[in-house]
Amino acid sequence: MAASRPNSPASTTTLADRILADLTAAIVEGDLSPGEKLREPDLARRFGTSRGPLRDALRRLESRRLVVATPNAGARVVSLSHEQLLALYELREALEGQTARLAAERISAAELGELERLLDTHAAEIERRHGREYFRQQGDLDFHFRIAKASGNALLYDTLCVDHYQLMRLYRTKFSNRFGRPNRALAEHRRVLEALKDRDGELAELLMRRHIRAARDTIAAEPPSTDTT
Amino acid sequence: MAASRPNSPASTTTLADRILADLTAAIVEGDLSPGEKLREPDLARRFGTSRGPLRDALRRLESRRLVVATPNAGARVVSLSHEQLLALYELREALEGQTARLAAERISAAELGELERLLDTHAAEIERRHGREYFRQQGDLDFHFRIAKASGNALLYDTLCVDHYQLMRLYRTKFSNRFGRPNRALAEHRRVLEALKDRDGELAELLMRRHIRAARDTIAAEPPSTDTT
DNA sequence: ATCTCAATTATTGTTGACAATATATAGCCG
DNA sequence: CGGCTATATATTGTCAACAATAATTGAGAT
Repeated sequence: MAASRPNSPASTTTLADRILADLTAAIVEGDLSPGEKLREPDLARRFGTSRGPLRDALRRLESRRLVVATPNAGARVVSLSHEQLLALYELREALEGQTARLAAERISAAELGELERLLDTHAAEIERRHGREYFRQQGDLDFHFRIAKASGNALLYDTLCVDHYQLMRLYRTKFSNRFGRPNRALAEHRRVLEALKDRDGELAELLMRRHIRAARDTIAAEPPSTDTT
Repeated sequence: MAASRPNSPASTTTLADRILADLTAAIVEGDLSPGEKLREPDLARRFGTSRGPLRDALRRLESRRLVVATPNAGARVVSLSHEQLLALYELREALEGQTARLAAERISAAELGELERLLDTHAAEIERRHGREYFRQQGDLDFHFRIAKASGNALLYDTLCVDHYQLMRLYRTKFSNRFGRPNRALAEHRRVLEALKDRDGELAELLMRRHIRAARDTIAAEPPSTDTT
């Protein structure tokens, strides 16, 4: 149940792998807009391959929920409705609450130290605002993912950080960074870390769930924007 | 984010769909054993198709975690280690806790009635033991899945009942039905249902999590059996 | 006899052509 | 002029052959 093989030496990369990475980047970076039709011949030409590996990549994107496909009708870039986005946060709340609870029992001293340093970095980043928000977001997810790793549950980690990672990235750009949020989020992170240090799984879960629900609430308050579903 | 299209009239079924269903059945029913190598030419011949749709089906099975594949080395039927099986229950605990919590807020009166009747059926089934255990298990999952449906969160439902359904079925056969478990499990179900009726999300989550943790504990107490990972 | 290495075999990755289905266009009828 | 049907086009589904990689077998040396 390995997420990816970062350390296997002869990690032979297949064509479908490369297309998967490129297509994912194209979607998350907005090069392909939500709802856009994904025509196989076009994409195959674009990536310089045949349709075989491309279809393979599309299937994997489908399982990561970045693409929705209907038989004989083709694939489209995902376009979450307001409700679906809120549902994503409800899923995160469940998964990340559990990772926090388990991490409190299993995290190592070294990992705790790394988390501490990470949050210090974030604090500095917020201080001198010019630091592009992009990095802050990336770092924010880092915090969440390291806790998932520290949960010692590879299945939870994969479900969260592999299957739903890019989808979260895609729909995060627009919402986070509301005015007070960055600093409040940092404070919430700090409290989660304290609970982890205290080995208090119950509290860590509670705080993590509140943290994610807070993010959800800011979205729930948003105007539903133009909804393509 | 539809799981499957049960009611679309012209639901054109592709070849890969059929293979996916057949292969899934073969794995879950033990026709293909855990860890067994899945050779594409063999399987293609077996299902009377070419390798194209077969590879497609294999990719989807991979995303449902029933198959593990490594590039250039082929695919095998999943074989969960003792730890991985426990991890699966930790995932369920998180997901189903959340479905119970949300269902308490959103379930309809009609759905509550159906759940009640379902549990009565289970009670009768346990009473006259000759009822094959198979049906009991199926029914047990039914209870959990109806709650997932009633949570009103399609993403949670899919993650639980589509992505991990067959994997749970596969590794359930061997463990549940320990001596007192069926009756205890039924009692636990009843208490969850009571919480749902009371619209007490907090309690429903707590009870559901305990229920799943109880199942996990019986497994944790098992001998790790012969572990192929 | 055992280990190493090379050649062979088998299996997966990739490609382009063909078939089946869905979408778009144009003509017809009301 | 609007809606519907039939044709035409484009796109997805399927197939069989080819290329590249991994697994296996056998020979040779120590």
